Amino acid sequence: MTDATCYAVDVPRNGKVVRDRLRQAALELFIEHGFDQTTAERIAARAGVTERTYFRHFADKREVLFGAEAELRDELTRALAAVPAHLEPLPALRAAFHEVVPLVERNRPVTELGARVIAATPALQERQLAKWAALVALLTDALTARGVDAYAAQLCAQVGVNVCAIAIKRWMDDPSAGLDAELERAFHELYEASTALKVPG
Amino acid sequence: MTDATCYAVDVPRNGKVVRDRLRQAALELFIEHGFDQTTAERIAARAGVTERTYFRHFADKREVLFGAEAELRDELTRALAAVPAHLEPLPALRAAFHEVVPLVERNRPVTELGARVIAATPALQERQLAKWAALVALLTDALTARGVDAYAAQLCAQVGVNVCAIAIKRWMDDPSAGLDAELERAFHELYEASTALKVPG
DNA sequence: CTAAGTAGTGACAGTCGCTGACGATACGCT
DNA sequence: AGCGTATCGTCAGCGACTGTCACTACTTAG
Repeated sequence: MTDATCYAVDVPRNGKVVRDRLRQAALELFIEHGFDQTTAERIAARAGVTERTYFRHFADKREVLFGAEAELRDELTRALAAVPAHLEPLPALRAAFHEVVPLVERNRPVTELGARVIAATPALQERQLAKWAALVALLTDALTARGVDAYAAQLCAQVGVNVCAIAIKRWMDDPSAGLDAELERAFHELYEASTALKVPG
Repeated sequence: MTDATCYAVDVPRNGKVVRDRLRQAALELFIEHGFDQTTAERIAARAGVTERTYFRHFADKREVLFGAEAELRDELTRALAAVPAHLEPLPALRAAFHEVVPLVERNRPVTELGARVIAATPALQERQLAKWAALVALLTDALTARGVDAYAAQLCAQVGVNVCAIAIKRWMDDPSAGLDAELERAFHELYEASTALKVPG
């Protein structure tokens, strides 16, 4: 025996649709009331599902804000694989980053809202750092596969991602110059700053 | 009316002592059963206090593993302030890192155990990334105070900390070469990799 | 078109991280 | 000895997250 409200008939039982509804609901509530003041139950309610379903679609409360990362990850690996093999690691990464600029710029409207929530929530900043770190691990493997020494690959992936992260941050604060220009600027700054290391103490 | 066990008489009511006992208890239990399988209540019990006291001393369950960071932070800012003002940002950071090497090497016995737990726990890795990020913010301010352009300061602090982190990671895996050598090696690799950026696009 | 398999969901109970409030105890100072 | 402050125990409670089971919708084979 079940209630009439137990199993709604008008909510399409489709995983992807529910995920998108949850993402939308979470973003709205986070912007409206803040991350900490928003319970998972409320998000689920706005999306028309129960809290239990929320945690079936997202590993935890934070994960709902990091959906675009997967797409960018795939695109970036593809772009790096397409880069001419003779390029050095850092130039190769620079080229790969430039390849995914359109994707990032296209997602800006959504990303911008999420970035605002993240900037106001330490717990979410931690998760974002973890996402960047995962990207570093991925690019480290990709560079190693290109024949780069394992040690250099890790360092270049780390530094490259950080340069990219800084470029994106600047572009988020002021998009007028464009992400391509911010990337070039950041890589150029890296080069300039590194030349000062020439004379080894 | 209270139990005889309510307020123990043999446990000294001293903040610092209790903190150290909690740190020790947590480290032991984390190594023995893993982070996720260890409740805050069990840690507190082993330290002879209640769960509530645990959260009075540490903001959350993870924080108990990151006690040495504060000391390193202070030492590092002091070291950077002592670096000759004419040095470029990256060389200045390199010099400052070398200054705190003894402190890091001295803490290795404790750090090593903690690192093993962190390496096995994603949630703790996130926190560690946050600690590094906090260090980046600190060094960014310090570099800015030295007269470095705000944009370059952020990039150099970010890159410098990452180079340092990689050096420490390598030194953790194999301490035979020494942390000083690993630092030199990492900075040299950064220089080498960055020279490939010379010809822009 | 029925039957079986699969994916998605609701409901319920429970653990654990974490917090607020209040009273009780130990410690340092006078 | 008396007093103020720091620290602790106890209790109640919220919210994140999980395991389990029953139920429903969609798909595929026969």
